[in-house]
Amino acid sequence: MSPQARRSARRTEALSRERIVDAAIAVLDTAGEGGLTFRALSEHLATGPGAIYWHVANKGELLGAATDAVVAAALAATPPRTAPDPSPQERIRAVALALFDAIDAHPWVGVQLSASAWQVTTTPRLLESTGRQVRAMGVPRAEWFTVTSVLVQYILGAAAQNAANAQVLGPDADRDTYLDDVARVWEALDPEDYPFTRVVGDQMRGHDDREQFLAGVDLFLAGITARWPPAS
Amino acid sequence: MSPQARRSARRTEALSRERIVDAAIAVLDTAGEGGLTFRALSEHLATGPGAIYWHVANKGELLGAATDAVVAAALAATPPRTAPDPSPQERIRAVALALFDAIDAHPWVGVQLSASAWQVTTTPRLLESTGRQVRAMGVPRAEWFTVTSVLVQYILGAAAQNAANAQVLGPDADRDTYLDDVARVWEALDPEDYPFTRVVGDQMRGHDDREQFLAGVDLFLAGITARWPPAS
DNA sequence: ACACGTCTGGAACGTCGTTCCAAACTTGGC
DNA sequence: GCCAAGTTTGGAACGACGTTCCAGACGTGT
Repeated sequence: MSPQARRSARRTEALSRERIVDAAIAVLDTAGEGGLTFRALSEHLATGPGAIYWHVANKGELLGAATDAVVAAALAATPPRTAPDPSPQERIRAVALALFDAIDAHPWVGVQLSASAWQVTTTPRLLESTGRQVRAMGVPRAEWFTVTSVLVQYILGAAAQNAANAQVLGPDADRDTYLDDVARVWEALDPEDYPFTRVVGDQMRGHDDREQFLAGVDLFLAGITARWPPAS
Repeated sequence: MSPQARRSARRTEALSRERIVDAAIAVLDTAGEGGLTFRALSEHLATGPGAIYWHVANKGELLGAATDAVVAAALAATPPRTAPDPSPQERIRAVALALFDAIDAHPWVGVQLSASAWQVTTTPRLLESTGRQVRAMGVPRAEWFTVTSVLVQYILGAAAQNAANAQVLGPDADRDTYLDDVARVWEALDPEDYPFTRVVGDQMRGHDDREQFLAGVDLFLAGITARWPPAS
């Protein structure tokens, strides 16, 4: 019996940074943001907490690595449903939706991306994916950084807030009931101080988060084309 | 000597939810997000941790109350520098800047606002302040909720990310040096994979976060007027 | 076979959020 | 003006966390 085989008998496989990050993603997805513990992760990997620290510096680095893995996977999976020769706008919508869905599936990614500083590996990925389309839309070179940054900030911020909202009600709770409760609270506000919120409360009842997110992206794109009309 | 006076001798003043929230804001501002501890707060208030729990349910509620207090103060302080009869766009810019500056001064507010779910008290404040201007801009009634939500999401998301970025470098560190370091990393990326990010790295060097944030707001407003032109 | 660097994992430390409870204080009825 | 009931206080204690430490198991070159 080879040494590897004997070791495999002790534990399914050798520890590695990649295996740890994968396990961390699994724990985060099932137990939520607060569920990621070095003890829980140890159990998941059939080892002790100390062993993990040989491959990962601390919890922050682990969270960052997990976030980067999810973002990279989301951006790499090119949606096959786009047109054969998509416009820059269509491409931006596709990137935005890919991120939205990824954050919706892994809500802890949203917190990490919007709360922590821009990471060395993740930020260039996002900037590159959206920036190329900004460039293709005819935005003058001097504005590339500003426009792209703003777009990425909206995408991450809106997706993070949606994920946070979706998380307060468990997977079992009824979304319509929840929205109705909030709308009722809004409609009961003081008419003097909250005339707008009262009226708008009813519009919240049936709304779709994904559509609203896409509407925001479209509003942004409309602003870009209004400011820098295509030469055509 | 009255009982109140004797109590005042023991501790400067009686405990109350408001005093606790104020102390929490002070601790958060000086020690940062991780510095808010029930023990540190106890010391600040010259009491024990148990006493605080009589007025506040848990740490989350305390953070929410502190966030709401800061947002309410920011929105209540009407900026005096606006024109005598400001346009809806100017009003939105003022609200957005007030929130940006508040989050810049209290970075922990950004994390709280974008990471946690919309709070019962804070969200109506924000919706009302921006929604009235959206209505005044001539957006059709059916789109009020969507447009206002998107606008608020951008404002909160962008401000939170700026605050997070500003926090990684301490108050003493040099911002230009930091930006230069990041730009250098970007410019050293693989030309095959990151052509856009490499080019755009230099634009990051001198950029101003506040201006970039305002440019995003303006882009949004441009999108709104492009989609629903004013009847004039 | 032996020694050395790599990797493991259980024990232990300090700190956190939170709970508990005895004592101090306030209040209302006599 | 006093005493019982209720309110508020704050120190001690509990369990869980992130992290460190280190004795030993493992792999590898001589």
